[in-house]
Amino acid sequence: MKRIIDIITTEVKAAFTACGYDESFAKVTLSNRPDLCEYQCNGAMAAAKTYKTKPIEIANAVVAALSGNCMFEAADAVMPGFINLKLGSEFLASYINEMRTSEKHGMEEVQKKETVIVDYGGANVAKPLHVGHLRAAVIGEAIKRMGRFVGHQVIGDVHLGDWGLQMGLIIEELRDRQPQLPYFDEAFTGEYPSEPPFTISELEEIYPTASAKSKADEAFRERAQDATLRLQKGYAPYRAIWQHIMKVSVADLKKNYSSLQVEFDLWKGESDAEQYIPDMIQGLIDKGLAYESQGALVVDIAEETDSRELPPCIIRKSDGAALYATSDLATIVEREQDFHPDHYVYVVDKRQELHFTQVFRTAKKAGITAVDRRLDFVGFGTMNGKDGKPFKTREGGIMRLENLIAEINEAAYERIMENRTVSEEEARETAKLVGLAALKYGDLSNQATKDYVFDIERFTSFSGNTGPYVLYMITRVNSIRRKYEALCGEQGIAVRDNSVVQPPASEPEKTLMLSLARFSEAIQGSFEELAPHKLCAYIYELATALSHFYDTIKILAEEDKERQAGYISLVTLTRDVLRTCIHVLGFEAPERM
RNA sequence: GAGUCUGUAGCUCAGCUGGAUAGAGCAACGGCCUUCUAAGCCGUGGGUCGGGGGUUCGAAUCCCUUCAGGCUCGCCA
Repeated sequence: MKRIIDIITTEVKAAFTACGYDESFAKVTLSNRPDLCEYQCNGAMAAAKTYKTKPIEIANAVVAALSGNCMFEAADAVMPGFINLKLGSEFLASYINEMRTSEKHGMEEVQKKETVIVDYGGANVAKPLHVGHLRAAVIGEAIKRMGRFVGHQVIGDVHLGDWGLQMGLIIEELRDRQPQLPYFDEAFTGEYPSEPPFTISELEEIYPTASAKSKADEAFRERAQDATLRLQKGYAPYRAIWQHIMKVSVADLKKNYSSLQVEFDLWKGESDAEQYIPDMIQGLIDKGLAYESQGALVVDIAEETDSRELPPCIIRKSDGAALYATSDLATIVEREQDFHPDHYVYVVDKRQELHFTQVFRTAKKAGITAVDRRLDFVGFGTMNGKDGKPFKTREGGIMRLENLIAEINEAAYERIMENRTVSEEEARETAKLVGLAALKYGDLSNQATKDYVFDIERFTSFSGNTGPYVLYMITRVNSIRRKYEALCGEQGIAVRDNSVVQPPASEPEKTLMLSLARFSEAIQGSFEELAPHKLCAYIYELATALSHFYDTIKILAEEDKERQAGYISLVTLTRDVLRTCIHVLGFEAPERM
């Protein structure tokens, strides 16, 4: 179904045209003065210059043309030339009823379905997820789900860091610890064991140890570099170790991401792009784009409009090795081949913006992607502690993601227990949902590009603009519905939860309906701008409108059964829209809390 | 040094493609539970939109300048 703003705009355009003014001035926006109106059009003031007429005269003429239109309860022209609109109750109720009976609450699918790759995650194999990975996962997952809900084909790729020096470090450290393993026996010809020679926790300990050793021990570092090179060349024993590392590590990563309700369609990594590198580099050379500079192979990406000269993109180090940009470019080659994406979205720390500018420009210059391909960099800021500095554990170390989740779940659990007496088991289960909502909403409600303060106490609070508050509103509707069903049972009347919503008879009702009616716009706008915080703002507005309605109108005490059933439909729709929204952001509500 | 982002209420943040009286939440204070979860709702106080210029009917929003802070600036990812 059409978006409500478009329906209104169509009417206002017709009025402008009827008065002899161009319809391009008939831009309708949500009112910024809710005390005066619900929607407004400022086009009369913009048109005044073109037509050399006083704005108020234009506004008066348009308002006159709108009079009698039953879509509006009121259309007023106000000095100096505002056109203030209030929607008719019947029209609004019919819009809400259409939403109730439509798929996806009436959101129209995009006309042009695009293939979108969302690259988020950026986890490294053999290293635990830490808070630095949180934002990518949370924001990326929300963008992926928004895109899907809007109607696109969206592919989420974790893009693992699985091919660097870290692999050589692990192999050499393993050799030092367990030299008897067949992988290190040059003469070994049998089949390598199917069981990995380490567990995930051993692996997570091996890597930092090896990393530290490589900094102090030059010989060890050289061995690791050599091992990395042999692995990349396909040396079978190392390849076998690498397989073990991947298997153990990916299983653990999946577990951790899954506890965040983050799911990837692709578990590709740098290693998968490896095979595309030689041809890609040769292509850059053949096109005359890549040249040697200070021993490295680089591509110029500077453009005349740049406010400063940007450094070239280095695609091969002077020692011949590939690096970050090489791998990212090769990944684009792979993705073009596999998916022909219309749109790429990279959700990465904002400090990497220059790198992605270089990669994007190189990709376009080299024809790896079309020149007009949409390549978006969604750079996110740092998660800070309450002191305004990057978030650390109390001891000052890097916080593991699973510890952070455990901590926030514990905080949610305590909140639940201080207010309600539910079973231990139920409180624990609920706390997981509440904790995740607190964590994700706390992150998503901030603008992605900005740094933000991570404050467990504030995020887990049930009041204010928080995840738990939104969940609470949802559970209150569940509660009403349970009580309503019980009431119908007592009174021996049929439960009606799919009745027609009546035209609003009070201000809280109308406010709630107006909020509901903006659902499509909210979710589409949020995806188009790749801005999940806008969807959060909408959710909070809708939840607040629901709360106000809840407080004012006592549904179960309503005598008029027709109206009562309409109320049930209205709050049920609100609950469902809220549930859809939070699902799209990547978390869920409990049945009760 | 160059580039870039940020600076809005005591705190955490919206608003920034120019529109009417700059909004929320938290904290503070004051109301509202014989009625659907008060984990809520309503109200009050609180702001030189970092400073200074400019553009125009109108600027938190656009331009210039300046101050403060963050980040980035060719072989790490």
